[in-house]
Amino acid sequence: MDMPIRTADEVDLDRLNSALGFLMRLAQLKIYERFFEEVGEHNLKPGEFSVLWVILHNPGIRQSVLGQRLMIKRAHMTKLIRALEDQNLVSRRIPDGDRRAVEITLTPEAVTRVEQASQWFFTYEASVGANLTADERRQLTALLQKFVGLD
Amino acid sequence: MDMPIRTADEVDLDRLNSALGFLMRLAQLKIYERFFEEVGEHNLKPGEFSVLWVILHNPGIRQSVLGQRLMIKRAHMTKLIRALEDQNLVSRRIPDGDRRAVEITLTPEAVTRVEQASQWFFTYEASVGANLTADERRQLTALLQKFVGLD
DNA sequence: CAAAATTTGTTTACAAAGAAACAATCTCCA
DNA sequence: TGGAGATTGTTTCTTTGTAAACAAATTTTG
Repeated sequence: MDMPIRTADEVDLDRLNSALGFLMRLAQLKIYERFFEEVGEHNLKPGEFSVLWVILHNPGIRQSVLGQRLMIKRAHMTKLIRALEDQNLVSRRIPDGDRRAVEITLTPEAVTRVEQASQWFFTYEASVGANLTADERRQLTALLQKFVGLD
Repeated sequence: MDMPIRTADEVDLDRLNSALGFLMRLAQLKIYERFFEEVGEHNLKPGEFSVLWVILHNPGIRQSVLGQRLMIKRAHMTKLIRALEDQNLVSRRIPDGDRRAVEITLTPEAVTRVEQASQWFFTYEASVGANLTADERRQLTALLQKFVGLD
């Protein structure tokens, strides 16, 4: 007597299917996966893009603040910024007021790159909730904003 | 003339603050972070728990199907399962029908562990949307389920 | 049926991200 | 003032996850 589960949608998740952490992880992976199918290797990865985007809109932002806002740990931020510096996309400046800190700015080159990239980034973003109605999408966005405290 | 951004909530995210991928990432990190504050090092990590939970409810499930459902890549799944096997939590069986496949079952020991762990896991899960109203929480759950195709 | 293509899992090499320890600087207050 | 404690960033080590090449078994198809 053998009746094995053959496909993913036959799997019984029991209560797990309403666990927010679980759903959120699936949702994020799904977005990320589709991103590479659709956008491909479009030179800027989503993570890099958002870092550069935030620097563009907050020139001279400090590494620590950037990390807090994007929830990137300091150790990791150091590496990201160095990688961007190596590609000549950002420049670092030690402010006079506080010589521990580092203020980040985009190079002119990066400004162009980010502005271009923002076109396909937000185009993709707009397509993300395609299996939801426009209204559901708005609701979801609003709820997530409240959830993470961005409202 | 210097007016630097000092705190994370002064940061201008522009359109990024309604990008679903971005919000989803923040949300997931926030959940994960709080998880370790509240639950601490409660021997089973969220990832391990969900794998074991799904095996509990689908005994003899195949590695590939498990991976598809939890969106874990095959290469990674191999390592996870081996780690669980080393802890004597799961056993692997090659079915007669298809000798490429591996069917996974919990050891009796693991059944107890998972049932215990499920108590604190779902207790924590229930506390996750605490800054939302009960109704908002329900909506969010439903929208996410639809989003990931679990409805 | 036999060769080609696909599926399943493993291995190896690598990338992304976090933890802990550290150094430099700054803040606060006794 | 000056020393204790906090902040900021870096380094090193480890964990977590992915990518690509592979082997074995199965399915497809000519």
